[in-house]
Amino acid sequence: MEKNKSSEVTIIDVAAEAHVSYATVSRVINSDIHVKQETRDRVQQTMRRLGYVANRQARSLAGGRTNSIGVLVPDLGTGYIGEIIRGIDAELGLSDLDLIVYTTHRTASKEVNYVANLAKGMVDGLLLVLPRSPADFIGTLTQRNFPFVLIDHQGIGQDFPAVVGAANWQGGFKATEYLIKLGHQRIGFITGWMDLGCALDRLEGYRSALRTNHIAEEPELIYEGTFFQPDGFKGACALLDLPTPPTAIFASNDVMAMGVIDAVRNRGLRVPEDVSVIGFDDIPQSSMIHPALTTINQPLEKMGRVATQMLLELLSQPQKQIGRIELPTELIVRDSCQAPRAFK
Amino acid sequence: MEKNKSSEVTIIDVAAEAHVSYATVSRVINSDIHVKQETRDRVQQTMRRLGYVANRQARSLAGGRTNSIGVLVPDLGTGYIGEIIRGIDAELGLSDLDLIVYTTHRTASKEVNYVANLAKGMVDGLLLVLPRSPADFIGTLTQRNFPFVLIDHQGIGQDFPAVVGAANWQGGFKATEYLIKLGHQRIGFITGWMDLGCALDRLEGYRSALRTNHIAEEPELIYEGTFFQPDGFKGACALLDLPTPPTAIFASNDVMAMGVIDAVRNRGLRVPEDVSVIGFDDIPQSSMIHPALTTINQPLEKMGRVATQMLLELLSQPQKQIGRIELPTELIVRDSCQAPRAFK
DNA sequence: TATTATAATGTGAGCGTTTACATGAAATAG
DNA sequence: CTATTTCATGTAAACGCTCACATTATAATA
Repeated sequence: MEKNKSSEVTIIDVAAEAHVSYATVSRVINSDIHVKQETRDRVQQTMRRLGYVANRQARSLAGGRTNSIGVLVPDLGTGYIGEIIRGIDAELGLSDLDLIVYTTHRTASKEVNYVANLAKGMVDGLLLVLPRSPADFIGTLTQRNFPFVLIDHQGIGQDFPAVVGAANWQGGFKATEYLIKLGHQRIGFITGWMDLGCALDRLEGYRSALRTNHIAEEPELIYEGTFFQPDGFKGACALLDLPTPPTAIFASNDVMAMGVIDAVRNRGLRVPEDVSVIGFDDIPQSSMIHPALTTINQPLEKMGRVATQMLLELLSQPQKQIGRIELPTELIVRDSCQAPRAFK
Repeated sequence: MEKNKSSEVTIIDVAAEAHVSYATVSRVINSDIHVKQETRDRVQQTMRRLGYVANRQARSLAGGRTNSIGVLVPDLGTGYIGEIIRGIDAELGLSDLDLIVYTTHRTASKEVNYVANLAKGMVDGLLLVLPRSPADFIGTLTQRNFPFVLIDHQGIGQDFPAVVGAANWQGGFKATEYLIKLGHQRIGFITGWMDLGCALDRLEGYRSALRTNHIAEEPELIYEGTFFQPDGFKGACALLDLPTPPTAIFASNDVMAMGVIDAVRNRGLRVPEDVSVIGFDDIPQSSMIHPALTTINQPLEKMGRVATQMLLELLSQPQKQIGRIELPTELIVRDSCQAPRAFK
């Protein structure tokens, strides 16, 4: 008897070869306790010999686990997401779960459907990196009691089971205070997308630092952006056009800071001699540009790791309440800031 | 009768509600021709009303299509991959296939297993972005007659059913010729990972351009790198240490070019006044750094698109032979090159 | 109107697993 | 040495769907 089919090795083939029932093979696969060591060995050997690979579909259909978790991200262009995923990967490497990445930016409308599908058995748990408040399907997820954790997302005033974020307020404060310590008094601020908690928090950090140091907040120094590079450029232009332009500019993220640097140069000014620039995120490129960008490090990779740990916990103890975890942010001093002219 | 289960709507629920057999519902889902328009409408309406979502697992188990394709990438940190995926996404938006991204860098050893799994029914087709020659599972894929296309991969001397790449030789030639036209005679070259066809091709393009312009090739001007930034730095240092250093340096990719720029500055020299630098890829950041990098544009996004189109064709006509498609590369002149000192 | 081709729908089997339950063998107790 | 418990394994029924085939309703032809 030849196998003439496209010859996938199934649990049954293994069973036959190992002279046991397929249930026993299944038990071995799921490391069930009730299998004699001898049998277990024989089956495992057979599996190896035959090159058996479990069929995920069948597995999950039959009600078992899928052995994989999903990450849903808006897109993959920015180093930001890449870092987070690196962390997730690293942490997952220790368990034997597989990772599946889904992008959602393609069709925002599909998002809900996507998530429904995922929760329907493609993955055992979900890691969500979603900028906008995704209230629609979060509801679905919660209803189904499906394990998920939110990364870097602070839906304002909402109550999520598990979320890991960074200390944005603290970061905003540190950055601003650093500039103040250098001697800057007029500090421009370019916000992120104000729908987002993190953007808000960074702004609040900036404000607090000013207050703490008895510097009056001036609305004209705050430019509303959306986290994209062009906003950095435009914002810096607007700020530099002011009758009394700022001597330093704090951009809510690194890519906007790069836009700022462009704008400063475009005006024939230099960074940091004429204008100091500080960013937020510490994406890989920020150390590569010239001048190397002083910024606030958000532990992206670590956020990925921690989120994964949280999900793993959630997976083993579904009822566990985890809550919010905030990772510290850190000032990274490089070359894009110095004391203001007048101050030297 | 209440549904007290976790109440997933199945094909059977829909069938009951719409007063047809479940086979008919299945037909509607798969847009089979043999369904009366009236019935089809009724069923579709019922599906919508009940919020039916097909179960992928079951579908693929039963031997049908999964309605999704997979992309297997080494990692996601570099903008390079992001661009390609953006293209895939865009093209897929037109069809209604879903996209699933898998990273493989986590455990190279798992790669084979992964692919086996995928081919086993998780997706209908595979897009592979894999730097190293993935001979092991390519074999498996071919054997199973599983539809896949390789992106930016030229396995040396191998014969793959479908691959889309960029005109690397042409790009190498163009870049080198541009430098020569500017007046450079001593042009340093930093290679990519020489296991890769694309790296080889770029080098060959460089050589040909020299030959065409009657410039002798000097082995000391060629530094072997691996596509990572530090190699750009080290390579440039080595080249600049030469008794007669080059007046221009051509790095096999943009991130190494950034390393080169660093190294040049580190020596107290300036780009492009003292040393011209040219890259390859045209990743988004290359226009953002200072000086903006002159480079060769690899149409990454388009490669993603084209690859997807190829896969879609393969999916509808499994027997179709497609072969290799090479997208043109283009010289992007920015600010990092100028005529050499002596030449002015 | 009877006969045949054709379109529309239903039936049943099976995809590769897991899992509750049934069975049988070995081990302990009475 | 039989009765009872424990351990190891087998059996059968799902899981939600697709697909080949059987059946029935409808239209076309003689």
